Amino acid sequence: MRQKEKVTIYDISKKLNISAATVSRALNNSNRVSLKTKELVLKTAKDLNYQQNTLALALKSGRTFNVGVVVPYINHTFFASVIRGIEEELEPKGYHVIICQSHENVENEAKQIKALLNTHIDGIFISVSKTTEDIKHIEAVRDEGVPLIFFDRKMDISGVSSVTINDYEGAFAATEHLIKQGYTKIAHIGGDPKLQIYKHRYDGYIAALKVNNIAIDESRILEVSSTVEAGIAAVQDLLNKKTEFDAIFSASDYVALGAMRELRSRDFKIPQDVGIVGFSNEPFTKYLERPLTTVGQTPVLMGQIAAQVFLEQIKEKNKSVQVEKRVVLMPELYERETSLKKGSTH
Amino acid sequence: MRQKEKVTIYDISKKLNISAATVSRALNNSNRVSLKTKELVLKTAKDLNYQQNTLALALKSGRTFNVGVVVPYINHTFFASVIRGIEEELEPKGYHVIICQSHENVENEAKQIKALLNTHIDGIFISVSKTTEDIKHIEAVRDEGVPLIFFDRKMDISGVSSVTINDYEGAFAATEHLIKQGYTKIAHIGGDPKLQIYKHRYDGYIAALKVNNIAIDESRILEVSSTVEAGIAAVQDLLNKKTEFDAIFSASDYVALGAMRELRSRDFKIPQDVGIVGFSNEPFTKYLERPLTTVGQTPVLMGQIAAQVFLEQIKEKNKSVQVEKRVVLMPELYERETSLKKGSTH
DNA sequence: TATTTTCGTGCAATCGATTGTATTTTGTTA
DNA sequence: TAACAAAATACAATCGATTGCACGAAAATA
Repeated sequence: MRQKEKVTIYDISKKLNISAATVSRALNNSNRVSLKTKELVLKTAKDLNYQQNTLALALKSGRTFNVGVVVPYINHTFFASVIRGIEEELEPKGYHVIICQSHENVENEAKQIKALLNTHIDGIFISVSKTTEDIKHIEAVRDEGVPLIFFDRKMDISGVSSVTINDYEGAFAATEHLIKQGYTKIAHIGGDPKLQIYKHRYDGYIAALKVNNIAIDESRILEVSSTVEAGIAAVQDLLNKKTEFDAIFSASDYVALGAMRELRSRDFKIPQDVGIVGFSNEPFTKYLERPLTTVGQTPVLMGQIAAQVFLEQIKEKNKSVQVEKRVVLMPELYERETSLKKGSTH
Repeated sequence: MRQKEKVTIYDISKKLNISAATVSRALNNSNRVSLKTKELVLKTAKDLNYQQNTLALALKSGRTFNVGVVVPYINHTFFASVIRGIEEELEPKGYHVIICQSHENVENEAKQIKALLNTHIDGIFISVSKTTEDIKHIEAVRDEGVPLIFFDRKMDISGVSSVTINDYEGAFAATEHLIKQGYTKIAHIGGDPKLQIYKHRYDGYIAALKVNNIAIDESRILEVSSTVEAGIAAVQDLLNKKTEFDAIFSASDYVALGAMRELRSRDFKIPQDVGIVGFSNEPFTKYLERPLTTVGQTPVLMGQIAAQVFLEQIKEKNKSVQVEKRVVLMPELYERETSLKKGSTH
């Protein structure tokens, strides 16, 4: 295995009998180097297959052109798509995206952030884990002067920008849609309200009921984790307690899927007996035998905007002006079979 | 925003009136430093909240304790799980995993690899894209002396280790399972045979038919891309051409899902009229109304083993002994409803 | 007490690139 | 051709940590 000798600017300088400083300036197209020398250096660099040592550069300049993204799980389509959006914006500008997962665990999250800071990234994008309450590790990022951008799941910390979805409006639209379809006993299977997104979805659901003069029945409201199993259990729970309901607005597509399965296995007809709406527009929702109505969140756009916010932020950073930008995107309701009691409106 | 001043070993040395060299030795627990000084340094380091500058260290030592993983898509459960396995093995040893996606595109793949080499990673794990034929960018890794490990999708390059699944056996088992269930006209919807995995699955299918004295009918064999849409189109194609078949062994769960949907929309009964087996054990296969029989690949284990191979490799590297390790894992058939004509055997 | 080890520490070079400040070379003008 | 401005290049410090070598002091031995 021929361990390729790394070519440095010193090799070039020796070969051309000039100083390394001149080589560096030539490579950086400084106007203090003659055209002739520049051409010579560029040619030699190419001949020797010179590659700039980014470590040395980073050590000197303090910039690595790496940014970190921390998400709960990389295999959730939503997060993967946000990452895609970030990549699309930043890679053309020479940045490299380092992806980390917290596995919905604060300690992991803190560890990943520490590792990122240690690698000297130029910025961090994060969607916090469900278990994140202590925010010391997040404040540490801000305190180190590293640009930080929340997306989707944010925390209220001053001086930190965020890009989120208007979960409230999404939930409101979903619930109102069910009402318009003639459902009145609408249950809500939500998530842990410690996470703002679930709180907002809950609020949207409540608001839609109120606006439409539908009484709120606490027994129809459950809080579960975002899994298929939890959806199954939630429906069993509702049925066991003989809670009446003719529709379910779930804050998660996975839970909605579980709910559907359980209902159908008990011979409920969807959407005739029970209407169902999920949240996230996970790809599988489209492919179900009975495609699921759900709230879509434009995750790629979210990533792109988060990246743009970051780019602005590092521009401002030199001026040491602190900016805190908060972007809120509007979600979109995908009306599909599981909620169209009256038949398709398309 | 108080930009925290970075504390260096020089700050410690000044404070204690000793040289930076001694500080460095103390921090590295060298036996050339007195116990007293060591304790003093450690205490001061803690007080000042000293953090080692990994860039400087990397520049000096040539090691970054970062490894790169390149996969086609991070949101495919299979790849996400392999990454999980790698993380599990390497993070406890102080490594940080940098995740990159090629989006099934060679140029992207080459770009990501270049970026990784530029970041001075200590090793690269890769599952090549479907469009990878030119392997210059991969040979470049080996030529730089950076440990390289293929997983799942490999290429035949000397001096490169790999961890793969025995796709042949998986396909053989799947096909034989269908035969045992009484199906005889078994179609195969495979993928591009340029990718070894698809070639091997095809070979396994053929072998199982031959061993069981079933004639091979070319018209029952299709090659498509790994999407739901392709599965739908494939079944339409078979039906349009009036090809007879009573089972489908698909090299992809997504394709199998598409096939199922199309068959059911045309009122074929599964598994009575047509039996179906997929490949990969994607999570959704379990949650379908009629759970899909599929071949599971122990991806987390694959990641763990790949990581272990890497760790061995860097040990050997010092001895400049070239090792090329090839690990092949055995897949497992998950027998579920879509192929159990005779009823569950559980 | 004189001499040799041993131990602890400091000096300075190194990793590769950048950049402010000389210094040299070239070109221009009187 | 002398004098000076401008252009091109070199020198050396810097980023932060590591490490071979050298040096002095204390400890061990004769």
